[in-house]
Amino acid sequence: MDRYRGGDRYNNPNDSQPYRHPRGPPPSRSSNDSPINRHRGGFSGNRRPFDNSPPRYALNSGGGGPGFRPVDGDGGFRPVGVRNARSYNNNNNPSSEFEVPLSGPRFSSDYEVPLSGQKRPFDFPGRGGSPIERFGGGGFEKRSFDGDGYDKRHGDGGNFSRKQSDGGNLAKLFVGSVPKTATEDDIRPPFEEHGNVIEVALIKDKRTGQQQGNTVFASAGCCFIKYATSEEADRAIRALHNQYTLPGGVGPIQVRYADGERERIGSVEFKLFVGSINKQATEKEVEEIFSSYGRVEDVYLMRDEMKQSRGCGFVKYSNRDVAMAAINALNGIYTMRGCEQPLIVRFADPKRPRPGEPRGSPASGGPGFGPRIPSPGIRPPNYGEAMQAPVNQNAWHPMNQQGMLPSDVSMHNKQSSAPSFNPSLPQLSSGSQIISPLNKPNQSPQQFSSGMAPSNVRPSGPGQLQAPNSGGQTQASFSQGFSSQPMAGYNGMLPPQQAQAQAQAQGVASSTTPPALSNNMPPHVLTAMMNQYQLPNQQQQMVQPVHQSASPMAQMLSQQKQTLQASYQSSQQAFSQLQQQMQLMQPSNPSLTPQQNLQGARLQQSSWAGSVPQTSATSGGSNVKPTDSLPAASVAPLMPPAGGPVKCNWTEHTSPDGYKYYYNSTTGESKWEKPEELALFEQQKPQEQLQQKQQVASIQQPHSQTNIQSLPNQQTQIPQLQPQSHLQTQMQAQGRHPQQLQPAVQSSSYQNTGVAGHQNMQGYGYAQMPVAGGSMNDSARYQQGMQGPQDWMWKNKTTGPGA
DNA sequence: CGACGGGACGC
DNA sequence: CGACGGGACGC
Repeated sequence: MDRYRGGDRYNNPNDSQPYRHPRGPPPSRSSNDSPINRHRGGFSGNRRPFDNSPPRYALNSGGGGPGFRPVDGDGGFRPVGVRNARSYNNNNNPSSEFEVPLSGPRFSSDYEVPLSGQKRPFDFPGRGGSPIERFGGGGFEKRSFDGDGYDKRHGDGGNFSRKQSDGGNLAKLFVGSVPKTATEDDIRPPFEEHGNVIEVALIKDKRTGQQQGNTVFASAGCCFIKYATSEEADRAIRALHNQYTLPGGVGPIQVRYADGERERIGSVEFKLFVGSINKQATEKEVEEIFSSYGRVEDVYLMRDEMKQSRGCGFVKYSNRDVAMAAINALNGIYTMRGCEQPLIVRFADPKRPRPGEPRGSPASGGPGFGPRIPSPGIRPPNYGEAMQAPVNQNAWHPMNQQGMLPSDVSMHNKQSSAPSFNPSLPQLSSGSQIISPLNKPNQSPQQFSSGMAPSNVRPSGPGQLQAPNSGGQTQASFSQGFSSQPMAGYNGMLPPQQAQAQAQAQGVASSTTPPALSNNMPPHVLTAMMNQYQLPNQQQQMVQPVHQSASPMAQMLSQQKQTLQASYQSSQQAFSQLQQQMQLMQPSNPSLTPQQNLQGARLQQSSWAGSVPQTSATSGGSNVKPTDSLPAASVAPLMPPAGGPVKCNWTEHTSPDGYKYYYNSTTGESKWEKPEELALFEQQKPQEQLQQKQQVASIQQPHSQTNIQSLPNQQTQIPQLQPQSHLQTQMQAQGRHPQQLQPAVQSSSYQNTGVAGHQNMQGYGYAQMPVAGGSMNDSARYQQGMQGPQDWMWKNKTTGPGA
């Protein structure tokens, strides 16, 4: 979650000045907490490494600056050495530095429980031998422990073959920003707090010498940490990433799965690209905005050489629904204070392979190697498709439902027969996710954690918003089938009030009763709400409010919406919806062309309903709920129907760079290496591909049949998307009503959103730029909004998978 | 099982 | 309008 480099590295100098801390120092939190090694802040914290739910930023992230709490009184001066000492001191008793991790109570209590409790790979925790001994012993330098660990483990896993158990279960983390002077003893302790560290592997500079000790501050080294379980690894990541500074370190360590680990473990993350971020904003602020929709796993702001923000970055979630909810609620809607443009929020493109890195060429289909590229990112490759399948509002909801209804359970159990988007689902699911954030995005973590709205917060602040904060609960409700971690964590973070809100929200969701509206609500929230409550049958265009809605609430919402939405925002929303659709889609037949994939998606969907995609046994996909795909509509340009049986959720795509990559529509995972599944799948069904021409019927073929059975019906059921037309509609609408909407919206949004949470900040850094003639720029904005899509299309076309 | 350099789309 | 930091597998 909140892993930012403590104020030091990341925050620009500017931060300290202008921007920083509008909010002022957080309430109490931290007298002890040093920005560094924050996770250790309180002892309580230590004890419960698992509960990291509460936001752990150093509140001062922005403010490491002056006036801030120097790291424990260091007062700004932080000689490395000192810091080290301190960091450890903070953590535990100095003396126990080493012992702690392994020492009894803490270790056992924290871990076992949460963990699988049942099996503890190592028995050593409780037992006498302290790691120290081991360390000290022979291999103080390193791996002395390894052997031990492994052996023990083997013992445990008796049932399994050693190799399997080890290799299969171990979760390897990559740790960056490790001072070259760091030793295993420095590194192990913090990690031991979150699990049994099986191994610590320091990497020596491979090329240059091999020693680690380059005096230079510069590049730090790195190391690998192995845990027996991914749970432990996850905890460590959450607790330490960008939050813990090793002795001698210049900045917090970066902790993440080693390349290929995520895929291997089946962990997926959903990365969003976020544009139009105020350049003065810090990671923390961005997180605050995005945390309204679910736990933010990481925030990375792009910066230039000077560490100045480039105004864009990446936000990671571990749950797709949450990611989509964020897109829905923020993209084109939420404007950071001081910004003229609303945030651009979309699934990120796969990280572009870098020269030296990729071991195997990206393009290679070779199933072979370990994935070097970890980023299971997130992006549906099917841009073209998406575009084509724009958002039909009607369709949209249904889609969401399915897509969002994550749980396999729901799909399997409930609607196994037909995915028809039935009445029952709509509001619930769609609403849940999307909308939820009734909290102000701006809401600051502190509020959450403290549970009380600081007086300094402005009246209309978050606290005021009693609106159901559906975010948390919603997700919880619908994310069962999913990884489960996200929501839980999220809920945990909620303060009492929030919790209540959630409860309300839930009630709402289930009852379909709209939550109370508040004038204070930020536009994006309102929009979200509106969306949530939109009736399925309505043909609401983003721009056109849904007056027709039957329910009064709906009407209210629509009105509000009308008022709030800006013309260009609408286009952006459409845009985001498209994205979502893409996400939802489940392209199935890998070899199909994009268009074909579209078809495939449909099929898939249907197949889905019928039998769940076991196919997704794929990497990590298994736990993930299958999402349904939205059938894309047909866009003028193309449309070969085709359907391939859907069996594999992986599809091949070509990135803008010309590299081929593979995307799993079910898990949202994307990788450069061709998944074995896909390869197998292709082998199995070479012919089907050829048959694509509108042979939906053909789908009924034997092998594919099971999956596809209900196809026909479903198709019908599936809302037909009207891609471009929809966009056009919106566009037109924009042209017509822009002015009307803009002004009001802007002002309100500005105040409510930008100002709300960060009220205090106004005077400081961000320049407040009230949107003056919003309408004036409509066209330009509009353009922008469209640009994205266009770009996608462009990319897609030029780089069709076929190539 | 490949493996350098240096430069890096187009709008 | 901004697209991935910076390090990456020793034994």
